[in-house]
Amino acid sequence: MEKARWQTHRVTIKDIARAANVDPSTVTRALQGSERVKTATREKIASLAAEMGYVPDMAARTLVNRRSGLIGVVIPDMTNPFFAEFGRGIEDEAAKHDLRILIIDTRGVEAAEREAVKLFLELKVDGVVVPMARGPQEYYDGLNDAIPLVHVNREEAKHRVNCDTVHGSILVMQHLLELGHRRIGFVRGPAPPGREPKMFAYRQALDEAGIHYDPELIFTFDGTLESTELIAEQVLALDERPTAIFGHNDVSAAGLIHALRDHKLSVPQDISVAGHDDIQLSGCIDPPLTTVAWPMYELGQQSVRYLYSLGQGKKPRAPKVPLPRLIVRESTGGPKAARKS
Amino acid sequence: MEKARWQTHRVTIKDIARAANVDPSTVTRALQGSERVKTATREKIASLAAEMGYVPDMAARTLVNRRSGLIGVVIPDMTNPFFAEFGRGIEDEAAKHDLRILIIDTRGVEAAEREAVKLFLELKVDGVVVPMARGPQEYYDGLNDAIPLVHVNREEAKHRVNCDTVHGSILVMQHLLELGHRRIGFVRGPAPPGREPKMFAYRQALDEAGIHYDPELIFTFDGTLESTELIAEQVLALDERPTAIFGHNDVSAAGLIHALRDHKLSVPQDISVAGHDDIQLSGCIDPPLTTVAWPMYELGQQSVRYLYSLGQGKKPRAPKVPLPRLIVRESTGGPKAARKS
DNA sequence: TTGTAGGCGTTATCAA
DNA sequence: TTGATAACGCCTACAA
Repeated sequence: MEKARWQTHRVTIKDIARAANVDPSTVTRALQGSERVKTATREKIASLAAEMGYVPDMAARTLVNRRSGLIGVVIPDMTNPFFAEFGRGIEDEAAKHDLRILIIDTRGVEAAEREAVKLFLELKVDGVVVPMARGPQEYYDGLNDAIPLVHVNREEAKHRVNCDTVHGSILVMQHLLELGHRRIGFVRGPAPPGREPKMFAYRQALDEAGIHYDPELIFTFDGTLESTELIAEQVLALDERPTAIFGHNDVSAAGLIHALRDHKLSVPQDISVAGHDDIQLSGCIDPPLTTVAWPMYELGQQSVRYLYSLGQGKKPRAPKVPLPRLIVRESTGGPKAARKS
Repeated sequence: MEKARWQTHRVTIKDIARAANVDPSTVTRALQGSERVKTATREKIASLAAEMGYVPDMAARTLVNRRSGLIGVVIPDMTNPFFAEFGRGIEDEAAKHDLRILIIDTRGVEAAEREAVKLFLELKVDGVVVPMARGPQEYYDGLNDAIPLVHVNREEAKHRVNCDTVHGSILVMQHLLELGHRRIGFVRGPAPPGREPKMFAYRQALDEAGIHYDPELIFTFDGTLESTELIAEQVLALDERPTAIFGHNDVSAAGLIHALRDHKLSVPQDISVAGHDDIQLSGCIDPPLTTVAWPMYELGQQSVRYLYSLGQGKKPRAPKVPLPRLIVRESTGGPKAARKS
């Protein structure tokens, strides 16, 4: 078996300096495009660097510059399509400031979230974005300005870019209430207890409509489709079934619809189901999903913009981002009883 | 506006050394858990480090160690659910070797792919995984062993972990042919020309079945759902429509099914649609999608394992991974004509 | 316009 | 068991 070999000695500015017959510091300046280098020298060095396959050593640079030019993004579940536009917003804004993006996926594991932040800290990134953080706020407070860190959607965070979750959820609830539903179920997601704005909105909407809160109508989605089947069974087992369900997100809603169908309930005829997130496939499932769309692109943009200001030593106020929008499609309709009457 | 401040001076081993009244080198040893440090000293230093909030400086470490303990993953589209299990496989295997994972999402942009590899190079990562690379092989060959780099699914790559794409696609085609389809459409994805194993399989299967290849039946998915609507229109406009379509992936298949329905064609009664990838929602859309599942977890695992061997100076052979599996659900059925007869 | 020198934080080696 | 030292690759004064 042939032995593979990695380049033992990477080309450094010293090598280039030797080849160009100048001092390493001149190479540095030349590579930075400094005016204080004779054009001829600069060009010579540039072509030499390219020829020799010079790759700057970020470690060395970061060490001396005390910054890396990197932004770390801690994503709870990168495959959640919800984050697609968010990523684009981050990238686009980062590009404007010559920052590069690194992503760590925590799969929703709280310990992994801390590990991620820790790694970014060690990497001396210029800033960290943590959307939908799972970890306790105390942990982040404990970081104590060790690094510019902005949360996305965390009311209690010092530095944050927020979208009005409650508003979006209220829109869904109002929609369902206006359709005539009185018995509405709610699917909780894997959020830290005490931090459930959707749940808060759910209860508030019920309150305002004068509807009694019934714990029987609260279900839990754990991120897997299996759990939506469980939810369907729980719904079926109820003496008095809900006529509508507000799902934690579109994946859970899609799973639930599918599971309900397996049990011969049709959506929205027998039961309405609304989701949250407006993922790419929301409009493709059958029936197309009523849901809430967030301005994810803007959230991404604003996060980096905020981070950048922080890095500049400013302390910007929490920026305003557009409100969530209700997207009414076909998975919601009037309740059976209401239609009958 | 209050001025935000970042810690000017991070705690270093020198600070700890001073506090513990020892030499920095002793701190290093202690922190490494070396046996060559008195237990008392070690413990004292450990608690001091924790107390003082010491965060190691990766830049300095990487500089002297000449390695970072990082693995870079270049993902073409992180929100493609296709990569969910892949990521898990990578993580799990990386954890075994004490490697940490960094992800860059290229959004399918070839230039971004190179930038990503470049950044990882600069970061001195221990290895790079590039699944479904878009860039030309010459680029990667040009890297010339600058770093351990393994491709996922790229036949022509020197270091690769492959899943038999052709096999999987043949399974779909055989399935459709066995159902009696003779006029089968194919949806191309955004792959570099000349590197289209699915297309290859499509044509080969047709050949073997003695069916003439008709360029009219080739459509193109560009990653957006809009393009699936276009495809539907193109299908509709055909004099002789296909009775089945093999879609590039599940997203395109789901979009296509939805679009066909908007045009009053039902699936699979009027036209069968098969996908590829078996994403989380494949079973939830209506009708549940016939598709191909890849052993993504294993692919992720094997990539890192391969990378690790490379790093050890070995040159492992391309590892064997399980074959793709055909998942028959309800989006495919016999052709209308066949059923009539 | 270019060179010299010192240091960024950490570690490995050698000496004590 | 611990300390001193040099080095990793790069950059920024400052000097020439």
